[in-house]
Amino acid sequence: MPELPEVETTCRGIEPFVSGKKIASFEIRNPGLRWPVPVAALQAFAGETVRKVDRRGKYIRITCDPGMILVHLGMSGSLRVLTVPEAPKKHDHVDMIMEDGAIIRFNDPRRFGCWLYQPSGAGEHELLSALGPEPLGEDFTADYLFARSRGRTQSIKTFIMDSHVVVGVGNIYAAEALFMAGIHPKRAAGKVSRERYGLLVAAIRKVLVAAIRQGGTTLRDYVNTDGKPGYFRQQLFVYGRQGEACRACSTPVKSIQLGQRSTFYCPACQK
DNA sequence: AGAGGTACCTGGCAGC
DNA sequence: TGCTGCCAGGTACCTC
Repeated sequence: MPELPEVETTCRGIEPFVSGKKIASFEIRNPGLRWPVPVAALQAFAGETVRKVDRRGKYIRITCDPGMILVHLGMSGSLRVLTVPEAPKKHDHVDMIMEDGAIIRFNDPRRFGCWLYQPSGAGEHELLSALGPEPLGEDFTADYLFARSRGRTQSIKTFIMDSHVVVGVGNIYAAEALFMAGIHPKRAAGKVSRERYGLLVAAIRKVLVAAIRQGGTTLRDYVNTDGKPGYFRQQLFVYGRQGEACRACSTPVKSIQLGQRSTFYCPACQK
């Protein structure tokens, strides 16, 4: 489900209801997420004021004085803001309840998401410290990708989806960016020229910015914090379009497996 | 070090 | 209808 645009949209959606506000309590109905939810540590945030809400890669960071709460949406997670209480539904595993009554509700059918906590002064959480640069940041450049990829035999697609190389490029937007840059997804990362990495960096930025503007891509049941879907889907060029005509040249879009993930590309436009 | 596969989990859908 | 198998937006961790 959520790729970076969805996480960014979620972050912006909860920010006004959380930032500068006090946490009242947590209601944890199912602590069995990817890692066990640290129930006691989260409950200890009761009465704390949220100083900042932002994200690093696809991890949402909720910062208070004693520490930071980290939320990952996994494949199927979402956060909704409730200003009027609502009976919890299936897979509504965690509620963060604010003192003014707003509820940040975490729903995650597949439970690949997580709620974690990192105390202040303990340094950066180890899940964050090894992450690559932000794709929309100034460290993400053609020179960086070119240098980082030399000698690498893995496909360019799995390379750009590796969060240690660059964060936030998931399966949908990897396919779209490679199409936009005209690069075949199976091409070895170490054999892509500096010039083509320039095209790829621009394409990744462009597709992510456009998707953020549209509120993300909804394939099945993804909803933003207001419960509405994202609208980027109409603009996909290759993802999920196998057999359909390429929007640029009408050649049928192909689908292959790469690193256990479906990949879509135009055999004419991408070399 | 790098590459590839495995694991976590539920739900939706196609095919029978 | 109901069963079975396959697929799904992520990523840490394991082995080779």
